[in-house]
Amino acid sequence: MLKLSKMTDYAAVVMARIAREPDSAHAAIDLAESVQLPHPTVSKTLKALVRAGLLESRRGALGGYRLARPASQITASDIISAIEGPVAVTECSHADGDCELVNTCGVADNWQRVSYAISELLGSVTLAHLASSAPLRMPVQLPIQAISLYGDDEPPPMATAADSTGKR
Amino acid sequence: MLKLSKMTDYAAVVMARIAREPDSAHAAIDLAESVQLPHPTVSKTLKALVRAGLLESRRGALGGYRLARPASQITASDIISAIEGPVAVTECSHADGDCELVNTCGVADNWQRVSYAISELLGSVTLAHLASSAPLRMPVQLPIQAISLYGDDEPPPMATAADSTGKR
DNA sequence: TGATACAGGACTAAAATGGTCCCCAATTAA
DNA sequence: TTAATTGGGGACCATTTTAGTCCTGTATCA
Repeated sequence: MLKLSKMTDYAAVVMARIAREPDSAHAAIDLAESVQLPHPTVSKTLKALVRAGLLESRRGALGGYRLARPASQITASDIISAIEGPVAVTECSHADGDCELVNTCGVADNWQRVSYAISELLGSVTLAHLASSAPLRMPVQLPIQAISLYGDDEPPPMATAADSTGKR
Repeated sequence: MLKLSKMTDYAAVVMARIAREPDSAHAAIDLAESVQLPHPTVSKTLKALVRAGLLESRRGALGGYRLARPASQITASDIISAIEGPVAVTECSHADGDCELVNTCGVADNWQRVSYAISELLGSVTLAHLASSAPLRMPVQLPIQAISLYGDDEPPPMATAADSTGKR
């Protein structure tokens, strides 16, 4: 399924809820109410988002949560990372690859690139996009083209980006 | 993490192994040996790949597994779907969305589009790419641009020829 | 001072995952 | 025909992950 966990899903929903009313603090219980999820669960999610630096919290009466930065500067990738850790498709996709099968595996490099592409894609979707009711129309093509999946060491040949669509 | 399961990982590795020698049948036990994984586990994975139509099997002496179609016509998405079911980021990303929170959720539409974009990306990476030791150099930009995330009802402005290389 | 609201973490139940094993069916070669 | 080989289909179990609850503490404000 390549599915996000429910908690991440909740996180996105709650973040979007806050993003739609960014100027007031939102108490966990109110958020839970408005997204129709149990309070403790929402609360747990919110704490994780604070720890990740996506939300700011304030205790006490009149306290609550608000965005730590504008919704346009929070990405889907941020939200996912906050709950599930860094976006990586395979065990060896992230930095400290301690997979002892690298030699017999034979696909590690390319999976890493795919992982990177997905990560970039998710990084190009902002909370502002998610929260908006309009269909996404963001420039996803940019980061993806930018990747174009050459080795990190081997810089992309400058011409390709501009020339015709046909590529091998 | 948005991580693939280990089984999917194994599937990719084994498929790549077969793809590098597409003209002979590969017995499960030999594959297990060559990728350094336990035989029963590899075997289980292979069965799933056969069920998904990505591999063909033959029993008996001289039997084994081989690709059901050329490696260039098998995508990462195919492999993932074979093991984990359809690629979908959220519960409601796939067709029969039976999520009763759609109303309060507010992000369903856009998640679906993101999911679709990822799915297209994975669909543009073929087994031939994965198995090759060369860095990916595939035309990822095409499908992603093609998405550009308009509503499904609202057709993309121009259906670009997404078939310069083999695609299914 | 008391009510409100977040922080942190322990804890549990349920589900998914990874992995093994067994017996059966098909195919080939002797 | 028989024996050896090889996949097919499940049942099964152990472990981990996930989701969710609850409790106690601490900061803030009226």
